Amino acid sequence: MAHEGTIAYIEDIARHEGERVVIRGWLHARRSSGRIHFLTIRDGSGFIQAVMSKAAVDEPSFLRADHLTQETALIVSGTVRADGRAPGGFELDVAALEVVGESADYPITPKEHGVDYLMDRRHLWIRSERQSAVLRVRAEVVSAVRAFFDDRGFVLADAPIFTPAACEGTTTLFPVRYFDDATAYLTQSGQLYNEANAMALGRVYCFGPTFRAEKSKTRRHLSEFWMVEPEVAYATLDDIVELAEDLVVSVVARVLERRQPELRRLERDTSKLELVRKPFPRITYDEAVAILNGKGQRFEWGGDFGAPDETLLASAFERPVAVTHYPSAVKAFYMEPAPGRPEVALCVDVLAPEGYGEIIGGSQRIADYDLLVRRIQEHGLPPEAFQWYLDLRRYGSVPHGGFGMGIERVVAWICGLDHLREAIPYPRTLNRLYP
RNA sequence: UCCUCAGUAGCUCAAUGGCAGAGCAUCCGGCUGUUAACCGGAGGGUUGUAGGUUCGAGUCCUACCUGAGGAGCCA
Repeated sequence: MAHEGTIAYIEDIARHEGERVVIRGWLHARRSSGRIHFLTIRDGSGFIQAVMSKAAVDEPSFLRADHLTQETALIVSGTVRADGRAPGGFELDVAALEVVGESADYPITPKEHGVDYLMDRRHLWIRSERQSAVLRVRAEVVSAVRAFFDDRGFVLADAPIFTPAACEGTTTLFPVRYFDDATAYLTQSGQLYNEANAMALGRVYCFGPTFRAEKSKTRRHLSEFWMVEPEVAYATLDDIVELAEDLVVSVVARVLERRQPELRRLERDTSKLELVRKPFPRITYDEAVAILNGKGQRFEWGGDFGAPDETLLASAFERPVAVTHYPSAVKAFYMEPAPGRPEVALCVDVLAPEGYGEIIGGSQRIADYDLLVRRIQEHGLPPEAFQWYLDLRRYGSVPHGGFGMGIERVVAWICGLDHLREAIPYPRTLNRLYP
């Protein structure tokens, strides 16, 4: 049974209406009705229903199709036909079918499965309609982030993964043996190196995996996650907030423009995403505390917001909200104090709507040498580890700032996921290191 | 680290302390438009582990193991 036609991908199928095409993929699902088989084929770019009627193919092919199992690799060829009954608008009338690879007892059936079961089979789960849609959105988010910075004159200057000590000192680090008798730590942020890079290159960003050994067990945490971190020389807090705003708007717009089929498959209410435009509401920490207390959430000035506080705060707005000027005491050691009000920092958190919480955290950095030394001491950090960082304040120090945006949180928000583990191909969590 | 919940067929789940069950998946048969198709039939069990209470434990008690959600911390 020879194949005729041009090799096509399902996402481009509309361009081939009426033509004879060859699709190379896998069997996603099969339904049968005596003299007609319905085969849902996936090829990585999309899903399409292939219709095989008994009259159109030879007898052995028809019988064979009735016994194809889920995820059998196959090549089908036939004619593309527009059909209002098909979810994608098109179907394929099969003329020839060839099995490339068998698949016996595929473990993920079209019925329900538990989280642990699916996570143990993550390498197969990503073949599903929903998971593959999320990963395609993720790729678009990453692409949009890179395009945003590249188009604005930012230089990609990556930070190391192996680091000699804590960047912020507070969170737990993953130690790894570094050659014979040294200990390195997996990075939890590229920021300090980013600051050095900004002094060299002006506007920079780094983008890579970061690691946190926090024993968090929630839907908002991973022990390995991807973060993009811009850093800008001569930037003030206002510049940083505006940059964060522009980035989020740009990423959401790009996904809306290019990933509608995926968002539909995820049943995402895109009207909420359409609202993500400039300007975002900006409030100070003081105002945020007042909002919380006004909503009946008793919150005392001075603490950091918990997840329920963030959700309640964000629910007061339909766009992402930028919260600035947190108490210095709950923030990192390198944040610049506000002029005339040193108990608060020139920092910003951007909270996503719909309960997704903090997606961005950033600040203006301390430019003054003496103040930075004092802060390092106050936080009990080892001064010798920060000598290179202090050099940045010894040699031509300038005001500067930046932020970090967690990619998985952004993907989870845009896709409407209820857990970060679906926003990355192979999530690493407290209890998950396989596959 | 703490709090709460859950482990029964390949999967998702039932089962007043009293015969171990259903749906799906698999296999066989039927059906010309199915969308988690449908209809009929068959096979499929060391109830997470170790003890204990009881005439009798999937069910009650103790310890442990595994997982989930949340807190703290963070993106």
